[in-house]
Amino acid sequence: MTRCPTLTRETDMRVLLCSARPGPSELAEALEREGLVVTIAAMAESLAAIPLHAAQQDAVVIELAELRREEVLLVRGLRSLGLQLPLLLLCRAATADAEREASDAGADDVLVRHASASVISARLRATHRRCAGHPVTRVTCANVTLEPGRRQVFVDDRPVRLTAREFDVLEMLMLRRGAIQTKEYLLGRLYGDTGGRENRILDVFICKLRRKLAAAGAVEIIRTVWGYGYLAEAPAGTRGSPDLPDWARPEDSPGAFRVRSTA
DNA sequence: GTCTATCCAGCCCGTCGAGC
DNA sequence: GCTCGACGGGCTGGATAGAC
Repeated sequence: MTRCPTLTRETDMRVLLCSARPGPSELAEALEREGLVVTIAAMAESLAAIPLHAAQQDAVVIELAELRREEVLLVRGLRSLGLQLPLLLLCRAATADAEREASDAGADDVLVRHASASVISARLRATHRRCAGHPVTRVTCANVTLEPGRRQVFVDDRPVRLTAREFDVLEMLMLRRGAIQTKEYLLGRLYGDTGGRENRILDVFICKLRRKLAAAGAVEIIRTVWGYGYLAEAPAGTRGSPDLPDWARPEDSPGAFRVRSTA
């Protein structure tokens, strides 16, 4: 049974590396040595396939020989296909105009010339932080408070004892309060992939979480969204989080989307 | 009626401490 | 240092409830 690390350490960042050259590359190996989890996708595949590969990733890196109009159009195309992840272009040569156009088209960062793997990983993490929000020390939802750094959960300031997996699930939900987390996304973040794994294991953890939180006197904050997944939100009339205002919530993060009011 | 979520029971495995 | 047993956590199977 393989145990995958949880998502709470920044070094666990997952990166989809798209390169013209298929197969393992020196760059991929170097990035992995920097603590990134690298998935390689060949650019020869159709454009539409890239957002699909990116479903369980934290960022996308496109390795190019040269940044030209063609590549700018590629970036624009990826964004129009719904790719919302941080996107970094890595190229050996680019004009200032091409860099500006790429940024306008949706690239979050452009690295020219031979940047080292450590620089690339640092820029990736910085870009990811900008997109996902800087780490918070406390997240509150109704009367439930979660401290990611100390990996502790409190209900009305009383500590609640959770297992590692239970904490991971709750953390993922609370860090994106109000946004539905699909089961596939949650399982992907917990186990690295969802290949063949039963969704039921997630249900079990949700069930245990609900029971423990309820036993501790917590308000029901975990909601099931039929056919999609789960979300954490404070029921009407309860307090939300003073630490993370609505405008700062990472609603466009991968695997998450806001609940649309049907009223 | 069908599909999905929830929950219970139990098994497997890893960890830890006691005893030798 | 090694072995063994207790314990806890992770996971699965199956039954049931509930939403669509």
